[in-house]
Amino acid sequence: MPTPRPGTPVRGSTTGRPIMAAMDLFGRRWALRILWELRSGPLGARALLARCEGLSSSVLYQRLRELTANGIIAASADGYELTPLGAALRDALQPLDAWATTWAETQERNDRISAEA
Amino acid sequence: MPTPRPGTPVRGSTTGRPIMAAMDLFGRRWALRILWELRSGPLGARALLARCEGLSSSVLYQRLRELTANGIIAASADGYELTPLGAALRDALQPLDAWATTWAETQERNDRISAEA
DNA sequence: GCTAGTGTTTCGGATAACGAAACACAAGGA
DNA sequence: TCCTTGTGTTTCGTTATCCGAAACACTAGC
Repeated sequence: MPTPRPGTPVRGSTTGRPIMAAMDLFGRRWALRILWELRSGPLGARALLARCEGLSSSVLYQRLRELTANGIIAASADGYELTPLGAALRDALQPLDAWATTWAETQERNDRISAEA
Repeated sequence: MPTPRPGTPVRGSTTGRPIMAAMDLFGRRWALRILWELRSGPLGARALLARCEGLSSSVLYQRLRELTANGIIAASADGYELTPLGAALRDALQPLDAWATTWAETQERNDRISAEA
């Protein structure tokens, strides 16, 4: 399975539309999470493994390769870190974090109502 | 594999932090894409299959169940559609679309430079 | 030359996704 | 009525992906 890149056909879309490539890339297990863990500074591979309970090293390195090939992260002396492009992505993902909070509140309320019924 | 829900432990995180649940839920194949296709109105199951080339019906229904269980989409007479919560998610994902565009431009430029070298 | 810490790859077994077929149910026409 | 055609949905064998533990390579300090 090739790494999805904008401008080339990706899994599920022959148009190569950037958002399609992005959704293929980020719709792979742990991809979003790895970005999240790198949000506030560089981390080494073993540090990433420690933070992502259940992530296997083989998948980690596959994701690191994919994200590196797409210019989102880069290896430095301190480990892997977000490139400027990756930093922009982190900012673009921030509304998702905010949404997740309201999501949690909504679901809590729904669960309570279901329990009462 | 249980559907990740905010407030409960999810794959890769025992804290149940909402963003972790969200990343587990959306880090599954086609989950983001299905939301994207529903962004501008309800679609039936077969319409979704037609738009997502390569998506199999078995996975589609699994994702539809997961998204429905989390109150993000709901079945109506016209097919599946975003709930208010899902609409908020769509808006939260909009910066990602914008980012993908700049991503594509950056990668094009990099590819051109690589080709020249 | 040992130990301990990195980064990274390998490989067998387990899990998730594909892909095609089938089932159930409506609505419309011959 | 029977047949088609369109839905939504489930099943199941095959294939791809992921897990998990182990190992390899390299560096630094003792």
